[in-house]
Amino acid sequence: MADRKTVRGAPIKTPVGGQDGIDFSLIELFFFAYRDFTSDPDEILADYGFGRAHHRVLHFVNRRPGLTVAELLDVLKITKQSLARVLKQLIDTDHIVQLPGPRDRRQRELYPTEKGRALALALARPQSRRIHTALGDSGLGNRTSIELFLKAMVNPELRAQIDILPASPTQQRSGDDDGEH
Amino acid sequence: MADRKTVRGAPIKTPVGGQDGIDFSLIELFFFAYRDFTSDPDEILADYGFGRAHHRVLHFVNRRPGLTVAELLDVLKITKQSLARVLKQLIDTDHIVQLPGPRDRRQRELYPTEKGRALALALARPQSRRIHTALGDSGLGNRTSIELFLKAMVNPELRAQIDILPASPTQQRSGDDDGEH
DNA sequence: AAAATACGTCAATAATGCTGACATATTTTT
DNA sequence: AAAAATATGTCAGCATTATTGACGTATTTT
Repeated sequence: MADRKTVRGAPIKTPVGGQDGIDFSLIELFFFAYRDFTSDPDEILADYGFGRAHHRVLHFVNRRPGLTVAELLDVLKITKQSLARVLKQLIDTDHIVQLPGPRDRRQRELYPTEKGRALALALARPQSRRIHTALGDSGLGNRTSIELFLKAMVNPELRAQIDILPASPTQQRSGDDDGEH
Repeated sequence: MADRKTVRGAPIKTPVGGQDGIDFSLIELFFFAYRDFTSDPDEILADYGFGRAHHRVLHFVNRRPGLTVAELLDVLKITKQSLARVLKQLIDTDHIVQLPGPRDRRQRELYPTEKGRALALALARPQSRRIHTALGDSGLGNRTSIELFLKAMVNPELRAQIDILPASPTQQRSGDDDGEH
């Protein structure tokens, strides 16, 4: 027997780096960045007894008022049972209202209330600030490059869906007017 | 009556955009990008009966072989109870081994095995490819801008932690001896 | 010897996802 | 008009990943 159990358990002591042509550095930066990116709204949501799932629903209902349940499921890529709980809570707490579809009355069009709009804005504010501060700090300046990059990160099939969404605040800010830095 | 219940449930039909100075577009692009970014390894992990939590542990153990349980908890920002299960599975399946700390024998230094190293590389490969394809497609070219941006997205307190990690693939670092030997 | 530390583990709970099954209202097809 | 398909809601059960609290054990520090 050259080996009993194929050299079971031999510890490797060298760190992985770029030797293998794999960019571990950016991979983990993306992980850290996303984690902190979501931490701001998470804190606010906790005050309402809501979670990240509520945020996503609230976000897309505010982005595309009047979307149907089926459309929302398609965007979020979750099942209707998963959506049911969070949507019900958002409706019960008067953040979202349902209206029967005008053409097809089986459908439920989802709209934010003023309360829902306000919460969506409150949740998005720190995220937007974080992004734009990071753009400034990193010297990327305007949002164009990042928009292209992030869009390129998305699976091609999904990009169409994204393009449906309302226009970007393209460059209504030339010099980052929120004077945060 | 000006309002019975503060205009309860009045549906808002206008989409949120940049009017409020908030960049909803980039916020949701970040969401979509991260979702697809994690979907590649998720598929591979499913074959092993593993989840995203296993991936993260495997990643950091490969990045910093010999880190202790406490250090891993600190990086991941989870509790030891959360870690326990996934770590146990990774050890039982011979992806990770534990060695008693040389100075302090209470500590467990975590190392990847060859198997664990191979899996970490397999998981990272599609992610690295996605990132670099996106960099090319978006015209950002080299990874420098994105690295700066993502690092700027991370909470300042955490950036120190990140800098400990091994070098990036493009330029091997000059100084920064991995003095741990 | 006592206290603190590093780690493991048991138990209970929560948030978010899943599948399957079935009900109800409405629209489309036959 | 009857049957089939569709959009949604809901019940029931389950998995994963996280949480907190409590306790045990080995080891180091005081």
